[in-house]
Amino acid sequence: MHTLDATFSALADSTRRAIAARLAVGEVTLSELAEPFDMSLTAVSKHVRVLADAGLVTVAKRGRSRHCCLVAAPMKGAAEWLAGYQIFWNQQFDALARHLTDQETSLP
Amino acid sequence: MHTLDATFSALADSTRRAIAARLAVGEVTLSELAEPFDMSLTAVSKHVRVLADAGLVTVAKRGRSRHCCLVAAPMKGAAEWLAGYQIFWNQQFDALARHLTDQETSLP
DNA sequence: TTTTTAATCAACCAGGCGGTTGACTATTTT
DNA sequence: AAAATAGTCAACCGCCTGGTTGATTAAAAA
Repeated sequence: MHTLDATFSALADSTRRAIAARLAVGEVTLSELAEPFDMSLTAVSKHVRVLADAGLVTVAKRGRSRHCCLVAAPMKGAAEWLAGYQIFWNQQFDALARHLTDQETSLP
Repeated sequence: MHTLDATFSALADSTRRAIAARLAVGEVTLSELAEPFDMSLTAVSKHVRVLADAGLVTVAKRGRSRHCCLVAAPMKGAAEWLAGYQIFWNQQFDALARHLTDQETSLP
């Protein structure tokens, strides 16, 4: 399944990445989660739903509040896809470094 | 600048990831790039523009054709962001493994 | 029991996205 | 000079997204 689509697009929003960061500290309730953001609870709830649909968080109903947990597993797939290109960014960085070094060497 | 938004959202589309994969093999012209896809050249051109805006490809006009190159550098940022969560997915995997092992151990 | 509190639901809005088509520009080939 | 090739541009389409409000449900506290 192309869950990479869901993972990448869920992480393509800074609010959602901030939510992930907050959840990395520990389980948090939805309103606690929403508190630092300058938007309605509904909006945050929607963001959490997007993350949940992508499998990045679980939401547990406990009493009248929802407790959210980070599930990092899907990130592994994204990280592995990216890792396939690590060679390229290193190599391109090296090429740039070499280029700069050559320029430096050829100074008068 | 939060270019992570651009990187993640550019990579959140399977067509665009396929384009990246194709470019990883080497520089390719736009029409060569478009050929394997079941969509118009215009559509592919738009995808390339999204990648270019995210800094993931460069497009060089040469004669009447556009030659596209992969620039992997921005992926590094995304990979590094994800790497911050590696601990979590390992730890959560370990927790699952432990749980399964415990179950197994407690079989009659 | 009444009132807070936590959260969802439904409707709405503006704007972006992925795709198409048709007309146009620029370069190369014949 | 004429024709083919490589691409862009602009307009359009349906749908998704990020956000808002107001009403509603469910649980906890008074």
